[in-house]
Amino acid sequence: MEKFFARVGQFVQLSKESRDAMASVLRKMELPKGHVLVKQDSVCHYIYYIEQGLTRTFYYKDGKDVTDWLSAEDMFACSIISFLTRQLDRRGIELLENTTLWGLHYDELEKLYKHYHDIERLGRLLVSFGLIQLQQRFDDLHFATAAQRYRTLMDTNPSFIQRVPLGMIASYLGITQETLSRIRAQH
Amino acid sequence: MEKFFARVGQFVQLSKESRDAMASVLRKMELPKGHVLVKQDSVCHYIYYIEQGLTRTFYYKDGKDVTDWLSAEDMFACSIISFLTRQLDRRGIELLENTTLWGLHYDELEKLYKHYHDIERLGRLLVSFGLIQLQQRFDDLHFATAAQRYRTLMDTNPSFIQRVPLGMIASYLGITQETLSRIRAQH
DNA sequence: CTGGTTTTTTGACAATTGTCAAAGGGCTTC
DNA sequence: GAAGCCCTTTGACAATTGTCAAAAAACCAG
Repeated sequence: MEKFFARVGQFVQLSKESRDAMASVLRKMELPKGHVLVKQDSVCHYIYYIEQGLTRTFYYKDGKDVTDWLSAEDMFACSIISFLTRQLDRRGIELLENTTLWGLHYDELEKLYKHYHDIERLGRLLVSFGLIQLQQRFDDLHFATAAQRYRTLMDTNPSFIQRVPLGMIASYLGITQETLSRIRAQH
Repeated sequence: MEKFFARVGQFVQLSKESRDAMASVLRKMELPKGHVLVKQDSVCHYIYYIEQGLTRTFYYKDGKDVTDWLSAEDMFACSIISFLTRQLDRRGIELLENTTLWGLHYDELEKLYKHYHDIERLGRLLVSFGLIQLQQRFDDLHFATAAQRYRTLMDTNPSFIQRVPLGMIASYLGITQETLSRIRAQH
């Protein structure tokens, strides 16, 4: 739990009360590789902080598996649209490794938001951080070539390349597995 | 200003005090087509609500003009990464039509966040809304063909097609002007 | 160590999109 | 109404990436 609060402390210095209130509703989970954290076409009720391990957010587009997002140690995982809108979403989340994470339920988080201004602030900053990350990834996809996108990934998250199967990396980058294999072959 | 608060009211019902405090720092601007709202490679200090008109957020990638975002009536415009991180960003914002907008300065907004819990909540919900929109656009770009993306735009923002030059629509969709012209020729 | 499964690479070819160049169209201004 | 400008379309060709199929390599379990 210290790791969680260390991460959160990078956004806001929470008061003792807020921190305790949040600690009381955090749920630790230790789950095996392959476990389905969020089912596809369902509502995502938790936001997860990953202490150790690796998660993959994915969906099917025209029958093909698409990797939407990857989250490892000290990152957050969540089916964002579903969590925020409380609606079904095609995105599911599965574990690519045995994973230790902390879950925070939507309803509990809403209560915290109402009672504690500093937690509402934390929420705003977390969403802002997510928006910045997505915007950067969007820019990459918008007008960079496949090879450039692969390079960006090597620079920002080199460990993914070791830990995630090639086909999943490829769809994360918006290309096919064959194209990625060829990019790698050319160094 | 009523329009602004009507829009904001869709996210949070602000208290009278919060509303008044916000109203006192909102700045109305009426600017001509072609005006540069935010310079490229600068820090964006304002978030803008558009009462009437049309703005374009853009940058240059390898010497080519890329349209990042378009905002019309009742939407918000802002160079998001710059506004949130307080750092320079290559994105600039220009007006594609004579435009009436309301600007809220970053420093004033920060003060409002600190003093009023409900405005902090509004900020969280606005950023969440932005994140959802960007995620949907990202999904579209991720594995939809150029023709599908054009269709999505026709469904979500048909007026853009009338009001924005083809080349800007094309780069917004992540394709060249020629490709878009050919997609249109095939109906 | 071995057989079987999964993952990655390679090949041949097709489809999509980009590039460069030129030609039309429409609008404004003098 | 002619000249000039901006926006859009079209053509020919090149580059990039996708598709389908099969081979090679890596990984795992018994």
